[in-house]
Amino acid sequence: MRIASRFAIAVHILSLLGTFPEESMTSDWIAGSVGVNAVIVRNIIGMLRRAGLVTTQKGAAGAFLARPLQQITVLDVYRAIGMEDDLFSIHSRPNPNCPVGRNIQGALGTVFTKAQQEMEAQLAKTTMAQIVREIKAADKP
Amino acid sequence: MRIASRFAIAVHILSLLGTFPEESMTSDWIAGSVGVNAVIVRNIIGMLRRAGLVTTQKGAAGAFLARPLQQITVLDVYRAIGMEDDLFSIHSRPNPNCPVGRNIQGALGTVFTKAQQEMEAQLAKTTMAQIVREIKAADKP
DNA sequence: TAAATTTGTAATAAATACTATTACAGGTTC
DNA sequence: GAACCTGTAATAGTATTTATTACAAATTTA
Repeated sequence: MRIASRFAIAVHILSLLGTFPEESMTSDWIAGSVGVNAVIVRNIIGMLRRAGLVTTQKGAAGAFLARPLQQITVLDVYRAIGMEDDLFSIHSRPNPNCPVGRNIQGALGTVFTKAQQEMEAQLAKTTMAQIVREIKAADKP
Repeated sequence: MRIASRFAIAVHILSLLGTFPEESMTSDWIAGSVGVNAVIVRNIIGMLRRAGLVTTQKGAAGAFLARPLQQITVLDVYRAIGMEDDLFSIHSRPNPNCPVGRNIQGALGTVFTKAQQEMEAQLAKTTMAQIVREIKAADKP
């Protein structure tokens, strides 16, 4: 999918849950803030739930943080959303009769894996609490 | 675009140029090895040319490395292909009436920028020569 | 307890983005 | 000058995303 979209929506949702902890927001309400369809919000909340980041109850309004935002890193979100594979996945089917064609995927995989590890290590350094802090700071002036 | 596709094709093309330096390959020939349309090959070669990685001459067959593969990093390719913006670009238009909605893009940008810098630093450590070496090694057994 | 809400999914439709193809001008080679 | 090639634009065909509709199952509320 448009790579950052699911991810951004997920961060947005978690930020809302952290910013208004006592409110019980419906997926409709959240959808209004995020600017997407409520079903998409429910789908993404489902991913966050399966990753153990939020809890919900079928039929009961609202989603709730499973643990405080200080204990949720951006990497946790990234993984919850299942973005990992997508980033550098190669979809072309090179010609197997060409020595370059039949081996290039493996060679690229080596570099990409390392690059991705570096990136993820960086994402692990930021918590959702910091994101929310930055959002609030940006909204002051 | 399917994120890795352009990138993979570009690496593939450069690998071919490095592997068969004396041959003058037409875009048709390259297209055969890569498994995509010749026009796409020409387009990507155009990007590599504008980035100063290869040289071509209109009407004359073949593309040639502007400098040896040891002096071309994977990051050079990544940038030539103009992938930088795409990776984490946010396309949604969050609700500006919500404090989270109107500030989230900036906050995400901060994290993403750092993550991307780490990733790019890693990509800069690998040269195209190493890629080709790995391709050849993989083809031996 | 019946009506109104809400979540969780699936299925379908609409919108976008990607890749391939066609076409052709301008240049080269033989 | 005939055949071939690059560089680009325009168009068409696919595939992928996003939105919408629909509805069962659970919960709340009146």
